[in-house]
Amino acid sequence: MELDMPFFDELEARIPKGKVRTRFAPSPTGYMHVGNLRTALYTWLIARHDRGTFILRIEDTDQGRLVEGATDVIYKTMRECGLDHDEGPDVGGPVGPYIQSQRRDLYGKYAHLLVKRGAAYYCFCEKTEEESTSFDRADDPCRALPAAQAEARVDAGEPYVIRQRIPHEGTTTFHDVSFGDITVENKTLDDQVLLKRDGLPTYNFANVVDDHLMGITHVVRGSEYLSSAPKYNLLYEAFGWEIPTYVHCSPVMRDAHNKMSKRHGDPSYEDLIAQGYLTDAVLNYVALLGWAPRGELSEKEFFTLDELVDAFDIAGISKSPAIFDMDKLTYFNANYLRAMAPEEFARVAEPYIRQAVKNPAIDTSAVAALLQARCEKLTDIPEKVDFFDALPDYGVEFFTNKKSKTDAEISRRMLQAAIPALEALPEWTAEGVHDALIALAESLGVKNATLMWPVRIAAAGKLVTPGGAVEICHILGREETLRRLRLGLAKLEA
RNA sequence: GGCCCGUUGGUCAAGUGGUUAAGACACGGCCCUUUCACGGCUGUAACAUGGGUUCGAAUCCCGUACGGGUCACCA
Repeated sequence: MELDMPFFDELEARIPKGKVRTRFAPSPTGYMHVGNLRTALYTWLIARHDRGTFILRIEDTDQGRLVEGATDVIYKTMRECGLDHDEGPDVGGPVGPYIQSQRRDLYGKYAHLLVKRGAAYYCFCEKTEEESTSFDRADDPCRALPAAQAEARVDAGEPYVIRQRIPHEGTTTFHDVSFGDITVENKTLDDQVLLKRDGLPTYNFANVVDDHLMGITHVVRGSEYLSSAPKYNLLYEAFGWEIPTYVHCSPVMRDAHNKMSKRHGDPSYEDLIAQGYLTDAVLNYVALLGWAPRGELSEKEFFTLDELVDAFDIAGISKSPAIFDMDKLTYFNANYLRAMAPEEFARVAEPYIRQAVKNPAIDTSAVAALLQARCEKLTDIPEKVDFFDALPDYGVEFFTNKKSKTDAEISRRMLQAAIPALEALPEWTAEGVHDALIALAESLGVKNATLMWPVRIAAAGKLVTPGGAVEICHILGREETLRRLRLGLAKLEA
């Protein structure tokens, strides 16, 4: 088997130098879980913070796990989140292709290069599952096979894998930005498969080759890969390549013991959006799960993406796992909702209001104005505004409220007075309703709440409503308001 | 089990040998108020543990405990 040296040289020549280059390299499973999103975010932030290049690469070397439409989920999520990539399958770039299955023969060539250099060997063993667990890798007979003999068997068409030849002696040290130097004894490392029987590379091998060939300077990945990092170093050394900066991130947990996972029913990015969360809020919260700004910014917690680009530094990444707290996400979401321009909030809230309020006479932007400070997520909306469409069947006990100093009897008097006052209003504006009721309360010699409470209860039929009596009456309109107040009065007189 | 990593309130976390050990969520109380919210104020609550090193350790070292990761021709 001859090595194609010009092939390697051409690939090497394409590698961009001198700028930070990071990559997000998901395997297309059709599901963007929160931990993945966070890794993508951090990776993107490292590149953007340094005005570097961000690359999207699809790792689909496992033929058994291909999922229809999975890459679309990735593109869509990245786009929605504003994590734009400079190079990738869809936009191309100098070191493509960016889909591993399209780089297939390249890995084989590099694996054979390693064999030639003695850092890897052909292995012809076929082991059952039980055998492979008890099999002592150090005793693999193929490891000691003379090169000529092994090559002869390969040439004869015998199936094989290529394994990394790990030294039995000595130690290997690698450096991680957040975990520091980690040293392991080589004898604890196994001769991992680099090239599978089907000719495709394993994840670990494809990663090393691609990260090098794509000029990746910072490798950001989950801490589950920490223990394979020494083997990476050995590979880089065998190739004579420069080792990138490793940034391992601890997992996002669902509780103290388990990672967030699809299997446990934990929400993906898409699920969170469907649950009424805003993309910006999710990103902001996720950024802070496992990273905190240092120094003066350490008390800041609301960040736009641009602010994150400025503030993000690798040193702030935490080593320990973080538990995903839905309550805190909800808090962030509520804040983002409140910070929106009223028109923008009205726009996003409209479909949720219309889920419950079909009556076209109801002004959804007026309803939205009441809702903006009162909902934590968009999905809270429908149940809060359903009374605008249909007056709920409520009991007279609703009219009793200690704080407002009302009971059924007082409420009856209040409604008796309020109905003619509102009937007499020349114009049905919020100000008009407000002024009339305030004036009425004063002339009756009661506190505002004593009058407002029964009006609100009669108008809405609910104890808790977004907005007060004035806003609700105004939105309902004169006719509907009076109809409801008379209905309330009738209840009290019965 | 071997190897590797981690451990500050219930949760997210600041902190890099000297602090009354920040801040946020959640929870409780108070204020505001036209219900509920929003907002403001306030309270409860933490350095896993035992040894060192040091005048002085949340911070440095060693052990222990507890958690997590990994040990695939999966990523």
